Amino acid sequence: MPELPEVETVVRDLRAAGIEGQRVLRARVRTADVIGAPHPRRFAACIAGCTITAIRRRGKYIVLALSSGDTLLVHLRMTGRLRFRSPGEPWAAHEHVSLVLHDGRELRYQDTRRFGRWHLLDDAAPVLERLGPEPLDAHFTAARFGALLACRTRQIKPLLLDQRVIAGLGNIYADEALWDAGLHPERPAASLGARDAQRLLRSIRKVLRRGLSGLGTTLGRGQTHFYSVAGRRGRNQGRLRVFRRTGRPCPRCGTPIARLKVAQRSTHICPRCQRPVQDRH
DNA sequence: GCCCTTTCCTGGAAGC
DNA sequence: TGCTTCCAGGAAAGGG
Repeated sequence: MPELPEVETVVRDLRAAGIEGQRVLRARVRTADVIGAPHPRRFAACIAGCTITAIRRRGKYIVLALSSGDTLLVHLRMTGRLRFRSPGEPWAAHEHVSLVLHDGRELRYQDTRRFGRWHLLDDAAPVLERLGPEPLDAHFTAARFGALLACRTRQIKPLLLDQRVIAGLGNIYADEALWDAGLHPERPAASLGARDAQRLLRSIRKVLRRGLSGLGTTLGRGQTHFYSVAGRRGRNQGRLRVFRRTGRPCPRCGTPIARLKVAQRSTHICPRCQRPVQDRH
């Protein structure tokens, strides 16, 4: 499940593999519905001959700037993966798009569940501007975060998963951050005080940086789990404190981790460290 | 505008 | 063992 640390790992891998400066000789689209815009034929026609001038991440989007002025947005959603293949290598299972590069490699997109989308846009700003602030951006202060929470009646966890509020968090890092901050996921956002907001932002940054340094989280094996461009598993799964650790002791107090549903999403908490309402007992 | 529910999709786990 | 059922997840659409 690629979230901010996993997408950033993919972007860094692609940059290290020399994607910037590569000219796309042609695009091959095997599964039309993976191309969100424009029509797959037009997509292939527009991208052919373009040079990839820069790659970056915004939220969970991979953002590729092209010499034509267009922007290619790739969202991996649940099971999307990018990898390099040798020229003309047959399609593997669940491979949907291929960019044939001028140095001979093919950048292939594989996505078992086909939730991911590619968008080729002349102006990506309307999509990217819908996203909330980057949690690791130094300009995003605790005061700004507190202000975002103060006017929301929603529960804090679904709010953290809302990309319009804050960009890049998914189920894993939201659970980890709430545990780290000692906050119950069902707390109404507006019930958090300034100090809670400050602590939560600090925890969000801590778990994201830990995920980044571990090159992402890979919870299982097989086609539905995260692998970087180099086909490498992440190492952060061994550092998770609550996510998918139901019944195992809380690293802080030893209480068994509980699993509950919050806004339809499986959620992992320590029932002792994360109380629904603040009490001092 | 905000919030909640539903939908998309398929491998793999769980249940019988 | 083999079959069926259900769950996992991010984001967008639709409804209140």
